[in-house]
Amino acid sequence: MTVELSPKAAEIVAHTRSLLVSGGYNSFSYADLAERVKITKASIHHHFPSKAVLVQRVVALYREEARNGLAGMVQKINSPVAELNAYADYWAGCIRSGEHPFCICAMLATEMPTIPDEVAVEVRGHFNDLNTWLAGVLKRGAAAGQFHLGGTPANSARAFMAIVHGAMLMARAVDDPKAFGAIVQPAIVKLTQPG
Amino acid sequence: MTVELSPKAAEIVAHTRSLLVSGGYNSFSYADLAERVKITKASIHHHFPSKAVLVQRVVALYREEARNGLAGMVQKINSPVAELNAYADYWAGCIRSGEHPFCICAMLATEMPTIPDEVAVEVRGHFNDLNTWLAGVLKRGAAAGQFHLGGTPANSARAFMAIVHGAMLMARAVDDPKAFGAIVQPAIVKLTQPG
DNA sequence: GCCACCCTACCAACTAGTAGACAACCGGTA
DNA sequence: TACCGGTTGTCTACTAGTTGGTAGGGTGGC
Repeated sequence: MTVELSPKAAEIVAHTRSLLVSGGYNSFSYADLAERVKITKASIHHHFPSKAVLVQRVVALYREEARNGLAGMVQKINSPVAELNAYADYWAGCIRSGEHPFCICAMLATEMPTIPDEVAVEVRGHFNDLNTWLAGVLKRGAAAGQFHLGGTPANSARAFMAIVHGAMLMARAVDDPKAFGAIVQPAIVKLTQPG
Repeated sequence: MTVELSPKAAEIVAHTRSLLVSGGYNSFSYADLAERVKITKASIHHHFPSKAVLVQRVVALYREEARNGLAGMVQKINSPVAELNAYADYWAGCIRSGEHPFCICAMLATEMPTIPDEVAVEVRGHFNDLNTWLAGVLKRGAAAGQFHLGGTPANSARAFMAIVHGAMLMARAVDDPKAFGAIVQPAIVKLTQPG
């Protein structure tokens, strides 16, 4: 399915990802990347012909990882409430550790009007993937009596995504990792209560 | 209180604001600005010595406008639920019209690790202002029996801010202005229901 | 021999920012 | 009325450094 990355290419991708987390598409250059990977700019161009292609590849790999991670989670846990909690805990951990405290697709979505088309397509794709996954979890949960949704699973999934991304933003804005859990945890509890 | 802006300076500020809305701090240059205002780069430097100062001023003015707008709203409406709805409707209108479909402080908050300190301070200030205002509205509403909050007014205010910003992001990511209202409206309704 | 990988050297365009001259307008003064 | 200095706003011309990207040649391993 996926074309394997050479070790150096993987290193470039990893650094691109963390630069995207910290400031989005327009915040970093090939020179920043070169310095981190300890390689020249020209060598990066050898692996990825342009910045747009590089970021598109990074997001595509991110999406694949996310899809696999989420699917694996469902398989391992198999309880909608627990799955939703595991998803929230995953991000809470990322934010607490400070390593990857933001979703790169959320970063890129804010910049949407200014990023290359090929990247924008990939970002929209991720939002779709996540929406589909969440809607599935909520639907199963509702059928099992664990959740009491106000509207369709798809709409509830959108609302939940908004809370998660808004909570990420809040944690970053007020520089307090605990803010994320303080917002998302009650939101999950509310989904389990009859309304 | 505030130093008045000359007409040209005001024009520069307005264009900066819309450039910030579309892609954040790192997405535009003095050259972009110059082209829009139909003036040379040097003339912009005459009005604002540096990009950091310019954006800091823009955000400071934005904050002032927001504070005045929110305070005026409370005075005119004087009903917590209606105030919250008016706030949501304000943004729904901005997003629907497409003129300023994003809060510049939310944009800048995502870029937090990469923006100048003086700007970051102002952004954090706005989040504080908004949190304080929302907490006030929610507190009055709870006292009047209009709202039933899960936790403290300050925490509920944070959660509501997260939903609003997350909904903005969602509307931009899926390119659907209706997504904003579809997420925020039910959230307000939920605040009015006993839980 | 070829392929993955790296390099130096270069490019045109763009970045934020500076120096300094010029013009239009202002209220005040002779 | 006529000149004055100051303020405000504009310009051309320039800087040093950065941007994404290219050309082309070298090196090491299979």
